[in-house]
Amino acid sequence: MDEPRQGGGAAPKGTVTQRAIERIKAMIGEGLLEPGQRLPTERDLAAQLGISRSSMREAIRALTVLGVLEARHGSGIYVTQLQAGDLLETFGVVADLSRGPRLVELLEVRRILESTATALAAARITPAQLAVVEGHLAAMNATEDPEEILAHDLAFHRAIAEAAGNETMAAILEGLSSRTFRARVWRGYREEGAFDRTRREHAAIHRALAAHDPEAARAAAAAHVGEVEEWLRAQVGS
Amino acid sequence: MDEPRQGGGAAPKGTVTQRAIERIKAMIGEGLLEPGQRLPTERDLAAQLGISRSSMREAIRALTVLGVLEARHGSGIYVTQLQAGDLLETFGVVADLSRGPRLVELLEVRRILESTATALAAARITPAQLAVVEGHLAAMNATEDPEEILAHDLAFHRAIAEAAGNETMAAILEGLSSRTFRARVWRGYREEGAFDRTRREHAAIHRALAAHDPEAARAAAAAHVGEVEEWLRAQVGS
DNA sequence: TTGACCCAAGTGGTCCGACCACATCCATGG
DNA sequence: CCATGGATGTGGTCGGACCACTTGGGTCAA
Repeated sequence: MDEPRQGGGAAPKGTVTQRAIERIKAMIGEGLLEPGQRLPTERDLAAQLGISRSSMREAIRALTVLGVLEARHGSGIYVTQLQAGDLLETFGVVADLSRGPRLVELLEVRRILESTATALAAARITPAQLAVVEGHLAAMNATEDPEEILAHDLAFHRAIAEAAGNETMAAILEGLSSRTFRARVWRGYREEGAFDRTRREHAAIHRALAAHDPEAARAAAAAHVGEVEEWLRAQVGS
Repeated sequence: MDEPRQGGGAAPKGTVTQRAIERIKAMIGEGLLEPGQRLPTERDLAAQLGISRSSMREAIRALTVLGVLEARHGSGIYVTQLQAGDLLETFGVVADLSRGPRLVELLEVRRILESTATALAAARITPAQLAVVEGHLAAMNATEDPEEILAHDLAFHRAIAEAAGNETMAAILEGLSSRTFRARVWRGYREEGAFDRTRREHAAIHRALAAHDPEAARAAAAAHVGEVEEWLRAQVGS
């Protein structure tokens, strides 16, 4: 045994960068680092853990893309609010990089969550929130620009998910419906005249929300997502 | 030579590292990089994008923690299989870092997915898969070691999720039930004698699976997760 | 011939030092 | 009192050096 580390007891596993990542995550997990709090400088952190600034920077960059930390040029490094949106942003990457069968599976997950979220929204939605939903619905029907339609479509579902009262679920659904993901589906989808059907489905969802009818809302949402799901399933088969 | 950017038209947005990350993600998204394929060396990649090796390393590290790339010391950098498990590993971080109300929301999402997954499993499960589930159930009841119980509990639900036939959902559920997450819940939970109840709930789930009764399975799973959910909700309130 | 062994080249991992770009704070001066 | 400008500190980028590990081919003995 050449005892490469002094008696501290910490086993030297993996790369130093990986260890640094775990250390910082642990600090946050144990409450030593509060959301929004500012961390020591890269140089100080590196010195504290006995590693080089380069390695520490890689660790910080990794935690940055995970939505745990936020680096502000010239100011410092801060812990994010650790909101659902911060951490689940990476969920969009999954959707962007998924192909074939995996895409269908992803859509199946979305169908399950979206239908439940819509049902919850039907029970809880306030008049103000309903007005927002109606706004996006109207805007979506008032234009022919695909880009704009997509944006309002996304916002439409986002507003419903928020009305369900579960921020985490809303964030996951947003990631599942990332721009690229939706754009890919829309391409070549409108050609089959499914454009009007989408419009009708959205109207059905809105009707159920206005009537505060959870069961109808669940069915309408499930049908809406299921429609795309079936089409995609057929595409994958060919 | 000044010539900040030649006419290519690409706007220099954000940090060079961030751009490198996007570039590599785009290459994979467009199919230029296949799963399992080996990338050029860090030095070559850096040269291709006209950035330093340090910056390129940060980009690679970021994509590594996201489960998109895999670096093998002395061998090279490879694209992962991009399986659901690879990409959704980061989901565990969310569970580990969530606190209070967010934890309840997370558990609510799990309840929705787990109940649906269990229902699907009841309809599709094969005798062989059922045997695996029973194995973990028996092992769980045969020991008193919390560590071992937790492992088999996790495997129990994992096996059910796999039987549902949706790898993506199984991966998400696994992330939602990350080690730390479950351990935190168990601590101080057994004290209220809820230990036997968990055993009974698991038995109910198994019964529904064996009977191929989706509705019963859904109810049993929802009740199982909901039990923990309610307890946690009460804890947060205090 | 065949097999085990060893070494050299290539690759990721780590460290260092320098400089740049930007944000912030404070002394200065109106 | 407020606006201004510079000094300071911070993250961002760069280049080079060396270390640790893998890989493959060549050597040498059986």
